[in-house]
Amino acid sequence: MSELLKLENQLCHRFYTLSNAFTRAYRPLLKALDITYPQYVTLMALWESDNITIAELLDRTSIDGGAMSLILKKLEDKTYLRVVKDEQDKRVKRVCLTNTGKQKKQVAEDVPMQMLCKLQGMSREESETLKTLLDKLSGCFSQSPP
Amino acid sequence: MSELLKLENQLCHRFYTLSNAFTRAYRPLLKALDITYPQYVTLMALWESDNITIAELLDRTSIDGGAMSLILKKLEDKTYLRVVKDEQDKRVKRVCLTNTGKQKKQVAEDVPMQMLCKLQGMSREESETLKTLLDKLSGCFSQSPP
DNA sequence: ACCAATTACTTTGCATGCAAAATAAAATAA
DNA sequence: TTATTTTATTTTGCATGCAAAGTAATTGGT
Repeated sequence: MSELLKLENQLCHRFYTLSNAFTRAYRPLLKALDITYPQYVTLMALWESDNITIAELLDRTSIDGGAMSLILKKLEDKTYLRVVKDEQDKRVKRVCLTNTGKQKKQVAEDVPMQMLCKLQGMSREESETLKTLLDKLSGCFSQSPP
Repeated sequence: MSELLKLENQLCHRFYTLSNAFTRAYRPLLKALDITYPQYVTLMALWESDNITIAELLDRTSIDGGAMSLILKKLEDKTYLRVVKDEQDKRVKRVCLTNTGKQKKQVAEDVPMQMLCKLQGMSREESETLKTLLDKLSGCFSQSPP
């Protein structure tokens, strides 16, 4: 049995498992906001910089374009944001938080700390090392897309 | 602006991004096998130990039960495996690789190395450190599921 | 100015991930 | 033994992720 094919030796499977675990762990925390994890990511991007292009939003969140179309519709239905056509370039659409959407940020402020509580056992140091290695790994992918 | 809410400070977003990046990176490598990434994970588990229960398969792969039902149907349609009822306990079903499925392992042997090539830039040491930290993080989740 | 690329988004079709409900069969309790 | 509970799997409904096709508007080249 080649070691390389064993599931326990796969880096990818750890990411698969952990990414799903994060999504599940966020669900109860995001219930108060009535949003899903990708919607949360979208709002985080907007709370940082509002009134941005959909293309910018895609770039910052790494969410799929097709998925983003639906996500924006849902967040618009919840009146958290509005999508408006750009006057200069009519191909472009801009995403703007509503007052409701801006206010939700107050509620969201608590979410990161709640998540950190779930991750007791990881020291801040380990967490930083992990982030550094993850960013390095990301670099590998962005250098060889095909 | 609270630092904790910034997207770049989120561990979760890195996992979200990287997990998707892995899935995309595997797609071309798995094309020769005509399978998706979750189907690949399922087969890896079976190549390690065949003729196991669906429950065991779920446990080892961490794939969702509902999704696994569909995955097994598709892999059965491709004649890579068969799902048979257990005689002792009729609730249980066992998954068995066909000869075709067993032979596909030869083709799959090349996949891990091809993926490693895409990850040039990560030293083996960094990779091991990363795995260790990821496993520790997994432990955090398994200790506080609710 | 005119037509061919390019750009910004949306839509479509397929494959999960997830929670919850539904089934069927075995194990337990009364 | 019969009724209740637990276990193993499937089904259902909703929300993405992804590739590819489709639209509309802008740019570029000639």
